[in-house]
Amino acid sequence: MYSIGNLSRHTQVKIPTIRFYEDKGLLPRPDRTAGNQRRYDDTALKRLLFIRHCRDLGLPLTDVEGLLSLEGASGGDLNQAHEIAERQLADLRDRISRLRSLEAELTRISKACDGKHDHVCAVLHAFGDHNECAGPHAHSK
Amino acid sequence: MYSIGNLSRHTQVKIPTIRFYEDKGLLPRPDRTAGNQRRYDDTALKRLLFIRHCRDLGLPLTDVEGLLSLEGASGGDLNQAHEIAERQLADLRDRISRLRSLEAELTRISKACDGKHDHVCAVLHAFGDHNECAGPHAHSK
DNA sequence: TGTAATTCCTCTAGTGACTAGAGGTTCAAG
DNA sequence: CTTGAACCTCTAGTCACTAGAGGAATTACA
Ligand SMILES: [Zn+2]
Ligand SMILES: [Zn+2]
Ligand SMILES: [Zn+2]
Ligand SMILES: [Zn+2]
Repeated sequence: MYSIGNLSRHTQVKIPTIRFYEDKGLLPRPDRTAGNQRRYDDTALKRLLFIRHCRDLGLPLTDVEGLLSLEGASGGDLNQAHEIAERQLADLRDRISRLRSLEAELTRISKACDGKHDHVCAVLHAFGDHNECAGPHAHSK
Repeated sequence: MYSIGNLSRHTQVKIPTIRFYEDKGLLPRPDRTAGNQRRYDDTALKRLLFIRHCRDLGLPLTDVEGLLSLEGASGGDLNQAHEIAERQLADLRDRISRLRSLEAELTRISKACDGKHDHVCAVLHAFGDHNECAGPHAHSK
């Protein structure tokens, strides 16, 4: 049996986060001591490690919830796991391509100024002026 | 003079967001009509476009604020604009490299399952097990 | 001038995924 | 049995907005 602090140390998930997951229903309410403190078993440990790894992979909690509900499922239901993986991958690729075009734009902006700063700074100007940009950009995360 | 709706149309910034920027001090409080409605001039329009472009480039509002305070500055103070640009660029590159390693990992996970789903799904399993992963990952945004 | 449609006002609360802190209780070691 | 660490609940704060309620002002048209 693990106290919440021990569980935290084993999983690298911070204590308030563990309680937050419990509130959200991602972790079942654990047993308590006579003094009302939480005690976890290995099942809870595994479940929390699962959540943590999904989060590290960038999945939102709603998807983590979906995957957790698939534990013990079989047959076609398991295709939902594939869907989640592919959706996340597509999202990731989209984000990467947007971030790369932002990188190009910011590189240009960074180099724009000669550093003399007599009256103006070309970097400052470029930050405000989209006309100098190569293409559109919507950052979104 | 623009009403808030007109300003919104000219800048593609949503009305509640304009009011939010005013609350945050990024936009000065505009004049009001006798009936208490906001009226903006071209200076406000330009300032809002500046903010919007910075946001599109991914700058947090604190940096936008810093850049706005540099308008009209000269000399060494303008180096702060360069610092902001380079910090943002470094942050961007860091994010891209982390997202790319995530992409590799998710690609592997996606391909892990043969789709038979007799009893288990290898995708679902891979989501929970970091031992199969090539390296560490901390997603963070 | 009347009236109806549109736009505007303030205020509160919600998003996602936590994090920080206050004020108090329980546990474990010596 | 005492001390100090770890635990409890609850509230509020983070970032950058977004949505909605309930009401007032403006604009367009007849
Ligand atoms: Zn410069
Ligand atoms: Zn641009
Ligand atoms: Zn599968
Ligand atoms: Zn992993």
